[in-house]
Amino acid sequence: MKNKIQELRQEHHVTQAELADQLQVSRQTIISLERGKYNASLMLAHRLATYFNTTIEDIFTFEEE
Amino acid sequence: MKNKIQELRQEHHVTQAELADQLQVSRQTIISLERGKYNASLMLAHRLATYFNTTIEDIFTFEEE
DNA sequence: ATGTAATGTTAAGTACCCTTTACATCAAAA
DNA sequence: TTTTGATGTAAAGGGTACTTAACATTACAT
Repeated sequence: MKNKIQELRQEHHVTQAELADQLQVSRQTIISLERGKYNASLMLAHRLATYFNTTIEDIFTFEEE
Repeated sequence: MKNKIQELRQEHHVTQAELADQLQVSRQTIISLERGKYNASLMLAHRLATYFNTTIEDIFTFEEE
């Protein structure tokens, strides 16, 4: 599973720390998601979609395992 | 977080065991999701959406904590 | 050259997703 | 009444999402 978090974050001109604050998660969580260390929970995926004003399906691509 | 899994499953006329097989999870997982014991992972949410031919946002409602 | 902001790594701990196994309940069919 | 299918509960274990903390790297400003 891949995601566009870094891309979307940079388009929105926010730092990892700012995004983490907005989503109420740790900065480490944002780093790990952007670097593909693990997948977001459904709840966090939803908060990301809301923050970036898009859909979960747009942020995440589920193709490969 | 709520979900429409049971509702969608019944509309599709499949048992919990059949749905579990189709999604490659245990029957226990389907039961727990339907009964609200915990939330699906993002990957499972995606498989559910694909199976029911809809979107993650349609199956899950994120309103309340 | 030094300081600062942004990003990154590693590690240890907690909570939750999902599994397997075993058993209980209920309705409908035999 | 007994059997069967569908649904449910409980518990123990593995893997993963997320946390906090401490420290490293890079780039840019002073």
